[in-house]
Amino acid sequence: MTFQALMDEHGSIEHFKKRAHVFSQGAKSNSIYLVKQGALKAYYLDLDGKEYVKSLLFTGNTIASIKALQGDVCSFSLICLEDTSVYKLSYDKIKDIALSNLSVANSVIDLLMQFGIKKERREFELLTLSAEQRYQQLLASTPDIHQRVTQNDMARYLGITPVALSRIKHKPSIT
Amino acid sequence: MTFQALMDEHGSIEHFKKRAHVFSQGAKSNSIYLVKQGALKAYYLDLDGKEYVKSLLFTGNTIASIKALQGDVCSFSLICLEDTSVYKLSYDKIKDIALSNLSVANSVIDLLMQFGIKKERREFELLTLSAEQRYQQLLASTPDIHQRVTQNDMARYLGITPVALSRIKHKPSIT
DNA sequence: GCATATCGTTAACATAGGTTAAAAAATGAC
DNA sequence: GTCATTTTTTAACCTATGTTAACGATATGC
Repeated sequence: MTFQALMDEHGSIEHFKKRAHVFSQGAKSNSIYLVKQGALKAYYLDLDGKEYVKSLLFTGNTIASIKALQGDVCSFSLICLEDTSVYKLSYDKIKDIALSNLSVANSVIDLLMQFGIKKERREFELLTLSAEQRYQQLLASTPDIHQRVTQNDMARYLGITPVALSRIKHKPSIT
Repeated sequence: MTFQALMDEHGSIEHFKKRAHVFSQGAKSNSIYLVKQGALKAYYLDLDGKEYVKSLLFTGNTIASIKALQGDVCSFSLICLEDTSVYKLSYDKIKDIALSNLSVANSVIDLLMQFGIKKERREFELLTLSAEQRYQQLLASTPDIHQRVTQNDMARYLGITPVALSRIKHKPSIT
């Protein structure tokens, strides 16, 4: 069973307007979300109010605060960059179903593996690539990114300031 | 069932000398390892031969190349920094057991959640903290790190050069 | 449609970290 | 213990990115 099928069968659908929060840093939220349509930004705010973009999410992407799934509070906030629809399913319910349904249990394991691969790629990029290389990767993986995400959010996703991203974009290329 | 219990019951134990590789980037390896005793370094080599340290591992830590578990080749190498003993268990075997044993299936899910939390912390640190802050965090989380890992390896784990780490260490503090 | 806030660009300057190289210190092999 | 190797430190210089600020271009709210 795919995660999409699991959502179709057991999840609910929620609609959010642009700029609406799906959940907020510091709050509880034990659901897993699958983006049906739209764009979202997962971000941290530090003590000084500085923002860091953890992920940018589009149709088909899955997200949850893994710490919140385990009873802690969300370590980040999730906000819509466009009018957005998501499938929502509580982790408790998934575990319930998994207890009696091997196919669902395997789909949870599969989902977690996919999550792990994604995190590992992000870790790899942050550890080994320059900001410019990360920008190229982002463009390659999401060609319409400029149409959907502001440069501010893109820069904070790349781990640099908007000013630095503007410089990289306009850098005279030696190609 | 804890992962440790799973290893005790179904895993094997392997011993490695300091500097021995447990597995190598580009090779196949579909096992999960739990460190019984010792210290290891997981690292990437890029095309220029430059090294990046993905993780430093000690007693009780778990590691596998998640991509290799799914049939791909290892995206990194694992080498011993001390004489080391590990528990080893193939992911295929774990899945087999999980099929008929709910408790094991849940322990796999638990393990993957722990893995996710760890990756999320690392991502957070790389995205939001300065090299100096990451060094402080590392010292706090592993106080005996200097006794067990060279500054070279520590620096490459932090995402900076050994020269930069030496500077940070000896920086006149304004405390 | 106007007023306002946000966004992207540019410039000047500050700082963290990279690079290279050389010497000092520590470690390991015999 | 001595010699060779590896690790750490230090210095000089370079580059990428941060910071602040100003300005024009867009987008948004009313």
